[in-house]
Amino acid sequence: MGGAGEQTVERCCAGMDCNCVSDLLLPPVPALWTPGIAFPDWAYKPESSPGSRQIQLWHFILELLQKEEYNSVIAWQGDYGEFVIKDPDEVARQWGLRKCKPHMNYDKLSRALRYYYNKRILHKTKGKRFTYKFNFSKVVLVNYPLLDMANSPFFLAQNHFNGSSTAPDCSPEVRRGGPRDWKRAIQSLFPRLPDSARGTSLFDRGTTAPAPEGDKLRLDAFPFLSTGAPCYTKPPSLLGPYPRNPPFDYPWGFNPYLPGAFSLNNCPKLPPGSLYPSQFYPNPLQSSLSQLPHPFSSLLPPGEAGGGERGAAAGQTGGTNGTAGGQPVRLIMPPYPGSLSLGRTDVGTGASLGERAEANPPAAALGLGLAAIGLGAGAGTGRQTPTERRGGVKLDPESDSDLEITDLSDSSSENENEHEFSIRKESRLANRSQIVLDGKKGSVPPPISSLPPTASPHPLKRPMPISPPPPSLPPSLSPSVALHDRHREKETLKMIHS
DNA sequence: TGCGGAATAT
DNA sequence: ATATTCCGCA
Repeated sequence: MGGAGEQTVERCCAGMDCNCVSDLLLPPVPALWTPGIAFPDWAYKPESSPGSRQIQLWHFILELLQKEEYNSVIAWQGDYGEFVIKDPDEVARQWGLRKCKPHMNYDKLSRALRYYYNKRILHKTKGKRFTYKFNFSKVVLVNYPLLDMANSPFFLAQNHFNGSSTAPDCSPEVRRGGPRDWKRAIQSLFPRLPDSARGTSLFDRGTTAPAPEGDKLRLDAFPFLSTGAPCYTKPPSLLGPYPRNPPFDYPWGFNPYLPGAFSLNNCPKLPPGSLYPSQFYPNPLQSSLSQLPHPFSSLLPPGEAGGGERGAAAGQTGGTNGTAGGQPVRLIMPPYPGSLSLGRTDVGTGASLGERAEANPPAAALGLGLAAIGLGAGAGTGRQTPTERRGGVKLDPESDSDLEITDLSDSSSENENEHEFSIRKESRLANRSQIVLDGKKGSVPPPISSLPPTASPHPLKRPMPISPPPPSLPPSLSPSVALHDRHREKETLKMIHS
């Protein structure tokens, strides 16, 4: 081990519980961070899943990525979702701090990252040192299978996200709030919804189900969830047509370059006029939601319905709203990439080709790109450099999320290779994806058919039709999406109200 | 550098 | 389950 580890000892892990001092010393919320910025409770695995309660590495990576002050350590670079670990030792060190593993080093950390390959959370950008790429489309609920909305509070954000912890995972406090709060959270998320919708309509409460999971979110209230609308977040200008082969990126649902995704600074490639709506959210959840295919917008109050003004693109700056406190989340429905013309460049190029098949799955199918855990806070912490901070405390918003990847598309990959992967290890994931249709559960993930054929970029097919608003997203289009959205929103609202 | 198996830890 | 550790291989 590298030198990285030793210093961490100073504040980490002293014992069973790791007395990482950081939590003691640091204010609960970094000053600059929008209060409450942290991953929502739903991002944490239920207690039932013991092993997964701690922050996951990919989540941690996203955290760093969204912090400006870590730009010299790790940053988005290159392709969509692609990031470069500029200072492996530091990243490892930070990870070690978080996990209270003083002896963490890049070798070990990278091993963990490699495990993500199969899970398709990440893949390596071949040919580029320390460069990996997120497959955000999968970084969606696995724990809370998106489709299994019943249990997926994935959008349950709490405006007050746990007070965001900056504390290391090992800190007990981090664990506050659990899935059990999700219902409450969701309600807080959509304060303006009629109670009927929020409190009741949105949930099909199992009469008996006490468990958090007992309250099922009505899927029908969130059409998009079922529509599988693709959520390509990549700015159109960056997107390229689906290259037949790999060199294309995933149509991820998450667009790091998207302004609300992470702090702007981290989104070097975001074209100024991106089509995306300008809603940005200071808090991760919001960001996350913003990435969701709009359905959520249905839940928003009319004036704010995401679809709203898509035109506004630019705006962002995260944070603008300071919302953290409780403002409603706005949702954005990203346009279908397919309609866009892209012209991505680098991407694949060589690198991609070389990648393992898994790498390109168009996975995208999943419409939710939830991953955006952006905080708009980059600025926050003051620009201490990580290194400078080394000894100091690091302020990370806590966020252990347990999001896992659910890839509907998995099934759909165009690559045969993916199958391999799927078969090999994903069966378990498959289980997780379930669609609850009005009470019925589909097991899912029917293959979203696969990938976007070259010609039709739009992979999105929903695995299963969902009830209410007939999702008819044409596989190709985007412009229409907005209309569809609205339509759906209306429909949704009706449903909710009814 | 990067990969992935195996054993082990939480 | 998700790493963490080691380690041999390329």
